[in-house]
Amino acid sequence: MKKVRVRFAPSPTGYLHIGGLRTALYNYLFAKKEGGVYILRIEDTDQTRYVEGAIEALINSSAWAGVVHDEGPYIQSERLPLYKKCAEELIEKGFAYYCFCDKDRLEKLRDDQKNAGDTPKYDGKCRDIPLEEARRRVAAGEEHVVRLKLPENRVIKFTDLVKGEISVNTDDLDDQVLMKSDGYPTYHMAVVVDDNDMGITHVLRGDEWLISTPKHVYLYEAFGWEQPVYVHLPVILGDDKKKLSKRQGDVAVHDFERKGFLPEALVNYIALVGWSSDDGSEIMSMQEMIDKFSLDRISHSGGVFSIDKLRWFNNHYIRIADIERLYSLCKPHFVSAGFCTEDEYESNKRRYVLIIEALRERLGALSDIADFKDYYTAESVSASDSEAADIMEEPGSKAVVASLKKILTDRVASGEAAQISGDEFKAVCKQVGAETSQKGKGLFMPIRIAISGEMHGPDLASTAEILGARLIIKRLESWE
RNA sequence: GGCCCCUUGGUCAAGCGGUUAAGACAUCGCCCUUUCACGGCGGUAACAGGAGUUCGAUUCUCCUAGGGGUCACCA
Repeated sequence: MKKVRVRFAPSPTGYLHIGGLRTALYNYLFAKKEGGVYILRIEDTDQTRYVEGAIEALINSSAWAGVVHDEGPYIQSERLPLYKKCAEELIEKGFAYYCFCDKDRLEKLRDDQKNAGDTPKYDGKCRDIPLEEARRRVAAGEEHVVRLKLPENRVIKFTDLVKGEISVNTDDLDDQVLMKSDGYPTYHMAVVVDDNDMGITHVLRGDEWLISTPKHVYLYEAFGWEQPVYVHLPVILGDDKKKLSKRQGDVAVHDFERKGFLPEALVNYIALVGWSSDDGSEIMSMQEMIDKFSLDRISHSGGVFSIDKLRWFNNHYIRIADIERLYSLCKPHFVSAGFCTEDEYESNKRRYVLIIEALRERLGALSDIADFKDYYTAESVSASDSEAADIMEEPGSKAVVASLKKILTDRVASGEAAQISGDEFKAVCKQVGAETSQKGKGLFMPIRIAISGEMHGPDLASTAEILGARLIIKRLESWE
């Protein structure tokens, strides 16, 4: 059995997005599972679409997600001589031909065909120009491209590992341009030349390539090369069931990083849109996914990307994350939410660690921290809804608030520290309960609302420890 | 429009001729908890439709419908 070699081959036209990450991930998982090699190749054959810094962004996002290539990156624009040589070989063998049609003619041709209700297709004008003549014109500097010379009415078959056997008639295909007039290869030319040259054994790529695979298969035949195993991955869809795109919100991997999604959560979740393990596991580390990965469990149909489920995974990983790691990851979120400056964050480490500990069980993303800004920093509070307001109107509640305020005020007045520990606060609550004969919800709900204005929120004892007695008293006063 | 692919609950999905049709997210309810959560238990909810093949179809075949992809000197 030949050693597995796979590749992820993005074009540097922007940032790595969710769909690209999953394609990369599946390639990576498969390579690791099979003890093979995962290669990164940059398909930059369209000079007009190149985006500065895109290659670095692609690599950084992948690395963040834990998908690291073993070989490469290979850059296609640095391999032009190879494609040129291969194109000439094709022409020599009669599998391709020079075409001198200009873009205006082709455009008009397409329009006419469309208007006539036909499928746009090259009409073969240059197909039969004698090679000698064509070469003369090329030598004379005439602008040209190289086109694939597809045989007529031939059925090309190939087997896709997830879609099964696919067959397409060459009459439904076009004489695809292989080499552009600027000397760069098109995707179709570059993929097969490179996949062959790099010894790629399995091609795992997006669904959108399924239709053009027959052309690639034909090229392998023309060159006399052994074709790889094809695996076309189902698309990732947005909520509207359309292909996931910018329109539906963030799709760049970097956006998820910025919002406070942990890489292990994103990777774990994304692996499950389009693939499932045979034992039904959902929470999996990268290593577990590698161990369980198999191509025959890839879905046939597209899947909707569910931000809710991603948040659930993320919450799981936030809960089990090391606190030091969270402390450092949460910094930008506290700062941008207006909790503190960077310096304050560093010098009040204990305070922020306490907040993180209290919040980690309810965060779907680290950026949710912003939702708790008022909870932890407001000077005064008021009932967040009518239900809370009603509870505060009850006599029992008023007694609880009064008692709590007195105990806390006395405590501060007697010279005790305004700092109050969670255990001390619990003791205070117990005392309030004894003085007012309230217990359970009747005791804690008024306290909770009086302190935060809300009926739901983080644990009270830790909240009190974070706020301190003075701020609590201040908030209690806002109910008078 | 031509060609190709896809179709199990709201979502991800298991299932690969005979099952009470898994599980997860979401949702609802109960229990636990002197608060909020966590957690535990349970509920609602699906084989797109129609013909076949078969003793028997979610599973195999065909048709219809719906969805997606693709028809560039873009990948």
